[in-house]
Amino acid sequence: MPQLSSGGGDDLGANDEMIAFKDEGEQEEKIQENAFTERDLADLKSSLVNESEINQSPNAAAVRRAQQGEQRGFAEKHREHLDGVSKHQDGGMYKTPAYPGYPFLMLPDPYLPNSSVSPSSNKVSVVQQSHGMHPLTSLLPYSNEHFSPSPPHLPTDMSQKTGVHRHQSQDLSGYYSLPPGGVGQITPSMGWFPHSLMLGPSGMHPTGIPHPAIVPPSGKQDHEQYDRGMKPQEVKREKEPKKPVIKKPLNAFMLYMKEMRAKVIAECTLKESAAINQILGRRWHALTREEQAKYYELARKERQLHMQLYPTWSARDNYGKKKRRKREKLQDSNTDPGSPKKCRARFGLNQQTDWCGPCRLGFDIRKRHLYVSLFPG
DNA sequence: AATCCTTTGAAGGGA
DNA sequence: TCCCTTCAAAGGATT
Repeated sequence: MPQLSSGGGDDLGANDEMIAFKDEGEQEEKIQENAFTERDLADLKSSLVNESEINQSPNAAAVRRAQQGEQRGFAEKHREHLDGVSKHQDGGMYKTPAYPGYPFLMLPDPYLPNSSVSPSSNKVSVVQQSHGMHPLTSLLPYSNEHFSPSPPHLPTDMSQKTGVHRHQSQDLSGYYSLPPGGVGQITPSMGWFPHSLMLGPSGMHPTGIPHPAIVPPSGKQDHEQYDRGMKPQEVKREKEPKKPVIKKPLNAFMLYMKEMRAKVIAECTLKESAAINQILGRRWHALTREEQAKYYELARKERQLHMQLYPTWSARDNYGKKKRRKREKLQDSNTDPGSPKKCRARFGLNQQTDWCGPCRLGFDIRKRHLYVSLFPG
């Protein structure tokens, strides 16, 4: 198992080793020698996912604790910070030239055959932006159709018919101070902004403003009906639409996930979203304050916009929308998993489908745990 | 077909 | 105020 060999010739002789993601700092931890042999697998499963804090060297652990100490209060501090920032530069984040061309560049045409704006292609084919670009550039396909003026690829009357773009833009410009012609720059990024709603008539705000936060209860089906070429009125006649659902605005981490998912998928052989999300969670913690701040700020603006558009909406409104089975997990997490050898054989972590070489991460599909170079090769 | 899994953050409600 | 629960996205796996 080549990915298990220690890097840099520093053979620690460890059975398991936490390897830093390439975008993580040098503070990334290393697991102590023979750590695995001293712990039961169940403990390891959870601890490894938790950044292997227990296994760090004392110095690394101290650094990590300090960082976490900072992070713990960061949410609150950051909120204060952002409030302060916004007082000074309300909307300034989007005015700054730090993201040249944002958001009008890289707009895929959803109506072209090769457009990346499609339910499937969007997930994987997002082109990773350069460092100089806005971190949420990849999210633009979700947003600009709604907030930019009439898309150049569309006939003018089409834009007018939908009444989406211009109206929305005008509406939004009152909420955020916008640079001239920069309507899209306050683009919310899309949690409650699924592009599947672009064609949906149900995304209609009570004010008459269509908005993607309003999701048909069975949005997938509706979308498929449109794909079959049915006119919205026919759809409406065939199936009386239920009360549309206004989705929650995405928080900072959700925005980060939305942007980075494609990158992680491209780098890893892992496919399960649960595993990807674990990796993204680790990377999120590895971000600097400044990097996270961009997402917190965007999330704040999303909430602000959401609140403006749906003042009576409550997160409680969507409670119960997802029917959950009674959870039974973690029942066997404390049971003896056996030796590493047995465990590896049991879970077959060498299989290509659940082992990521570049990240040196294994994903136990059955247990749905993320492993980090657990076993010797 | 519906739900689970997994992550973090926001929000709501009860104690 | 604190704690707990739910939802937001994603898509393969599971029920």
